[in-house]
Amino acid sequence: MSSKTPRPSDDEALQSGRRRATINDVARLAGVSKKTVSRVINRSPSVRPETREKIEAVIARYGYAPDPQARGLAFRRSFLIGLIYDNPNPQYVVNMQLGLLDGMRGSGFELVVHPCDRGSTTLVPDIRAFIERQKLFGVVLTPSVSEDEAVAEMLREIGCEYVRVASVAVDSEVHSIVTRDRHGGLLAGRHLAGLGHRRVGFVSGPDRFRSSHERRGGFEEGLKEHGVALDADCVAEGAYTFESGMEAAARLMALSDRPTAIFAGNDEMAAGVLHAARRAGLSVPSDLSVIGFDDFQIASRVWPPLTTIRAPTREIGRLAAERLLGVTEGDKRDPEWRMPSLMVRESTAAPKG
Amino acid sequence: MSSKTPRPSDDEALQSGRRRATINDVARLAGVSKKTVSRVINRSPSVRPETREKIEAVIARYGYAPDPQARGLAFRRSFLIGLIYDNPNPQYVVNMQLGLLDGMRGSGFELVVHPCDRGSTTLVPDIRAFIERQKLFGVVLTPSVSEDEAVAEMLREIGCEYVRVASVAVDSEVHSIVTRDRHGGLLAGRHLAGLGHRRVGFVSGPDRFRSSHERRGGFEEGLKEHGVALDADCVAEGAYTFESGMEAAARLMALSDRPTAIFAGNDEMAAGVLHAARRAGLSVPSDLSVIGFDDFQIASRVWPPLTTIRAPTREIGRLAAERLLGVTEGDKRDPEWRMPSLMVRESTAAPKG
DNA sequence: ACCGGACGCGACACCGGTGTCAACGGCGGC
DNA sequence: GCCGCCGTTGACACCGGTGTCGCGTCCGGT
Repeated sequence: MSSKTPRPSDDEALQSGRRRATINDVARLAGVSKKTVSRVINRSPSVRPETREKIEAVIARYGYAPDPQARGLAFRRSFLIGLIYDNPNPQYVVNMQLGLLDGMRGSGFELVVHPCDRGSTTLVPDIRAFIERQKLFGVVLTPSVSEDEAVAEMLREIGCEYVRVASVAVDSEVHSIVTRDRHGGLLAGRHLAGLGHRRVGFVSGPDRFRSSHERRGGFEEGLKEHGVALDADCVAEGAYTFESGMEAAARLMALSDRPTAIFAGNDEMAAGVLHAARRAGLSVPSDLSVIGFDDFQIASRVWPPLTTIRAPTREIGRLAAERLLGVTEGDKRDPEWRMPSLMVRESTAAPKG
Repeated sequence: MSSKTPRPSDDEALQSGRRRATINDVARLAGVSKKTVSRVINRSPSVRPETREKIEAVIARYGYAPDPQARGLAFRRSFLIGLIYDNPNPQYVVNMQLGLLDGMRGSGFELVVHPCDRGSTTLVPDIRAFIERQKLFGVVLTPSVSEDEAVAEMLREIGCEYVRVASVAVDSEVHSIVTRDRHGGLLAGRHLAGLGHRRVGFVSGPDRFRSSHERRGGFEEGLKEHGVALDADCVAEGAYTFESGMEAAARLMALSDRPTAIFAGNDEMAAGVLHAARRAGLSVPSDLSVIGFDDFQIASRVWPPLTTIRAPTREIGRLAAERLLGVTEGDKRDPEWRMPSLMVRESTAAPKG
């Protein structure tokens, strides 16, 4: 009964739900100090069971929920998680957000989004300001910012928890979720070589993306299982965009001995390959097989529906959030990983003749 | 000099940037009380210019930024804006987010995302909990939650600022940004009728979406300008999804006197129409013209590239955020609006014969 | 010269929580 | 029976800002 008694009207408001309960209300109604209520909220072990139950009853009765702002002020951190991304693909972003929210559900945390431009000279200070201003609890980084060491170093320096989503394990000092892009590439290689393709092309993502190399490396592995090699002149670099996929495919198609199948680094570029093939008068899959990567909506919207590698983005997002919130037990440092899988549709077939 | 003097080590930390400046630091260094610093931060007019400048100099010198948590605690509201949406289209969501962030840039506010399910029985309490927990400054609603009166009423009841993004002005008691979907429909109607189509089809969005009716209404208007009417049996309802577009188109194509052109309520459904046409052995645009709505990426990825109506989603988002933050002057109640525009690509042409 | 009011500013309480530390009662060890 | 320790609890300061109110000063009006 330590807190000053509020006017009766205040209590009425509380009863009727017109006013949200505060820790003082709970303390008064439970006949304890607010510090003890705080202990219950924070699961402190040094509270007698009867006391705890009494307080929990009041909390349930009045639907009390602690104010994250006040708690954050005292804790010197907020109950917000940031998603820092520079991947321009809307579906990737949305799937990742949904996954993160899956992993955060019921935790009382909220998700704050922060797109950024990795080319910007103020990238690091911008992100830093974003984090410090709202005193974020932690952040999730997705490719390609997740591959930026300057950003990672700054995060370590300011002591901000972070999880990196990457195509390959980054380092062991940090939480990371890896998508095993290499395995996806392998599935693509196996699939095409398995269909009988001997001369195949690869439309790569930008050189600076780890995923480009992983996908290519896996692809070559998959081909090799069937004794097929990826010729250097059958590789064209794109930028993970539709247009760049079109241009890269045009280059491959102009080859004197053109490939009978093309693996594009993502679905966007694969859609570009389809357009280029059409403009070149080739029909897919009879003249050219095409396979993509991601299995975003676009893959099933184009014609013919794309055979592609599905990456479990949403699930990855969930894992990332759980990691950050420490929901999962055990050594938090081990990178977690998820396998992509092959989705066979109508854009791949055995080569003619 | 009212604040207690901190240990010298603290000041060193401040100097070197290892410690963020607080309002007390600024007050001490400027030789004023923290209340006066607070006045400067909040642009209170009752501060003498010299005092203001002195304080602003210290703020600039130490890069002081007020803590949103503490400010929020005192103000009883946070510096967060919520985006509440149920539109499952990733591109819409991302464009809207980008637009909102455009409008929030430099304001010190952050964006918290909250997807929801309008079919859920706990929709209203869920949203309410979301807002009250973080004491959101305000929220932006997009279709179709923006059309939900129960949600709007709850927002009014708890006194939460909100902006509704809608296809038509909702009411005058609230900020709203309207997209003028009707005008988009009109452009589509004009375009098809102008090309010479006399028998046209419409694949509608779900009946419960305002936009479905607006787009159809505008479409009929545009047709009528050229003396063309939309036959009732040439209208098929879809669900704004790819699959539903395919099914609806199949129904229209089965008509004895099938339409020579189809306007689909959005690009997703238009892509479905393209697939249905292909499965039916019709080629676009020579046998069938198709026009979509949104101009999302998919429109230029499909074959043939879709003629469509571009909705300025990102700009709409920017306006919504500016509205919410009160950046724009004048009577905040007038609905703001933006016009869609016609993007002509390769999926429409004059009918044969 | 005197009064009233506007202006500029600071002391102090408060927002709703948490950290620190000390007080209290019960217990086992001597 | 006394001491010290542990388990449990509360008083109080504090996190970093804002609201309220009152004080001193400067001004014009009479």
